[in-house]
Amino acid sequence: MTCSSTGFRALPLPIIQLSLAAVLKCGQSFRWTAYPLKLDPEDASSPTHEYRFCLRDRVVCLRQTATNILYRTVQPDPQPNANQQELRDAQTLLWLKDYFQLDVDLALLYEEWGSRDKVFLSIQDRFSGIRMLRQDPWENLISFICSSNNNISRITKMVQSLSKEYSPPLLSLPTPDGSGVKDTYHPFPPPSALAHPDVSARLRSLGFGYRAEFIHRTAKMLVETHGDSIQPQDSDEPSEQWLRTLRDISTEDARAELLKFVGVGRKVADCVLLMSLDKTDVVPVDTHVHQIAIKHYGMKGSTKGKMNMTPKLYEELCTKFVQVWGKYAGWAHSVLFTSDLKSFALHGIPQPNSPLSSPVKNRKKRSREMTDLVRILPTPPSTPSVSESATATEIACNLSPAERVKKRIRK
DNA sequence: ATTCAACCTGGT
DNA sequence: CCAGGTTGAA
Repeated sequence: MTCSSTGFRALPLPIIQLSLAAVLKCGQSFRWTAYPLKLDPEDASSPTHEYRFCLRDRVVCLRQTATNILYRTVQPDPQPNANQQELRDAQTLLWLKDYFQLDVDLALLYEEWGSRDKVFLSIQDRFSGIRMLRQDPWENLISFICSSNNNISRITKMVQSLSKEYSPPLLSLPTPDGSGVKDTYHPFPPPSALAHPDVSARLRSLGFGYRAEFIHRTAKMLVETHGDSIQPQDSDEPSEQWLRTLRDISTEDARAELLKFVGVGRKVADCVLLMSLDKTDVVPVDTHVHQIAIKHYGMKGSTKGKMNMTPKLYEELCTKFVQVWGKYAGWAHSVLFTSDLKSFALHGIPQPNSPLSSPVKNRKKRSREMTDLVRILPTPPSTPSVSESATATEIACNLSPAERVKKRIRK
């Protein structure tokens, strides 16, 4: 069934299985654009946003209702006939099932994690539908090389900027708000485009900082090892295909291959393993995850100051999380990570409490993009007003207000 | 084998 | 000083 007026098709899917608003903006992929929609007052479950993503040959547009994913395919050439459009949508549907890994039952996993872990149990209802995307390894690798010592907002700008600079525009499309403004969409550039000699200097001038060399040298390594372009203009380059083959080898072997690239350490390698190479139990440990482990999972360390992430400690944390969450530990980690993301918090969920709540002025600053989700999400009855400076995971631990404050003191 | 400063840039 | 770190040299 297709809605003839909008061109969207419907894929039945409970919201519990996938929350686009969370998943597309929680720092897995950095190339989705979200457009706010005019809400239909007649229909309480009308989509709040449209999300768009540019693939090699098409732009995929998504919306979500309580019961469906609505999807639409746009390709460059004008006026496809009904049959062509049907074929394209069928292809897009296959892509969607693969990209969102819809054969994995997320509800079942949440159940499992909740039964194993009290901390998870306490946040799962407010952060449902967070699943791992199955991304293209090449794009994912470069994106996470950009992520080192960086924040999500700037990573997003850098990845957009990469696409705009190094791959030609695929097509332009009016934004869904009816303003008449058009956006232009670029696919992610292939390795050969970033292996070109002057890329490094150009990226520097675009504000990539020291990551510019990493990106260029990684692209160059790939192209030199596996070749740049085969005959068909339209398909993947050999190095992209080779990266995909890492899905078929062991986690350890795949990680060893990834670590050969410049700008790729353990953490970035693990992100690629988890997010695009099907290694579901890999937990990328960053300072953020480290702090969560200390505060809520009894790992040693101090919440004050900055602690070095040694390889040994990294392993200990991985082991701990796999022990707690099991075979899909990496997926569970993503839920916890998202629950503490500030950038995620502003997503149009109505504030239950008055914004005039003054007291927060002297709040000890917390590192990173975290915030007090409890303030704007429905607050559980057990945790009243103190919640105004507690993160979701803090609430989870049932700490007293005093304890929370205590644990937050730094320096 | 371990520890540690330096690294680009932008935001608090 | 910190951001979803990595590198190369003590």
